[in-house]
Amino acid sequence: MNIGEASERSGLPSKTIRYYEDIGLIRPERGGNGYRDYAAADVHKLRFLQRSRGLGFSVEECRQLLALYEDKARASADVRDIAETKLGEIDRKIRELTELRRTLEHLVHACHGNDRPDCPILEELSDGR
Amino acid sequence: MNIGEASERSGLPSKTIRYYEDIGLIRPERGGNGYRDYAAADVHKLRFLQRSRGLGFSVEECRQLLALYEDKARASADVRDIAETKLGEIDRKIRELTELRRTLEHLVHACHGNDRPDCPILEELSDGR
DNA sequence: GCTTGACCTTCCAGTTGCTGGAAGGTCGAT
DNA sequence: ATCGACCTTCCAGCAACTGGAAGGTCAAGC
Repeated sequence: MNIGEASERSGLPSKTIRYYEDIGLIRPERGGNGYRDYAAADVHKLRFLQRSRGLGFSVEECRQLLALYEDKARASADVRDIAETKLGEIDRKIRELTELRRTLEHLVHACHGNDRPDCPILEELSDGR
Repeated sequence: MNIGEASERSGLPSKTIRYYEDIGLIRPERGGNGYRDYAAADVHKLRFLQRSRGLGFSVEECRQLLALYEDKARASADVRDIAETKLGEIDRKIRELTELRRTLEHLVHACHGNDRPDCPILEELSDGR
């Protein structure tokens, strides 16, 4: 199948699919006309990539996961390690964002939001606390 | 003062300070030797940038905030609008990450993590639910 | 058989916000 | 004079695409 259909079936834009080929994540066949020709297994991989990217794995992590996925002799502990590391990162990100949210909300509440020029938000950004 | 001291005082790496000049956020004087010469007001702006970037504002948003900060006739409502929009974005990001966390944790718990080849994480990534 | 339009190809450039490094100038102290 | 720490510019690269230009291909309709 052509890239357009592979795109529809995998949920990835054609541009992204070509990019994934550029960086060596997939290698579709080519037809006599030079068009890429995707097999069902390719689409499967693309969906795999689409999901794991959506779960926040980096492209390099996806490459590892894909290799493990294709390696019949792999240990499931390897996969779990990657996922657990990612989990820690996500936790950290959530903590940081929550802290950020608190600060910003405090500022928004302190700001009367009228048309006078004094503004606690700018004062805080300017002075620090 | 030279860029090194401005860097120390603002908490921004010299590279970043030069970059901010490149994109027109600050314009320090130049000494006879070609060295950048930062006034106290410049450092003040750099600290402002350091803080607002740390609060998750994009460089373009920082540019707006800086303009508002320097505009004596601005309305504090303008600033509040920017901060409130940002707050909504942060909320959305936190929700997404929390959802992601739940999914990943579920997968990690389902994975026994031994050296047998079957792995629920890869199965899920591969099949979807 | 010719045109039209949708598809496909490659390649180059841009995005965001820096960061690293090379090659070279300057400064202050010894 | 020379050393090391600073400063300068410029060029390249990171992630992970995205957009666009220029051109080839294909199937349908007239």
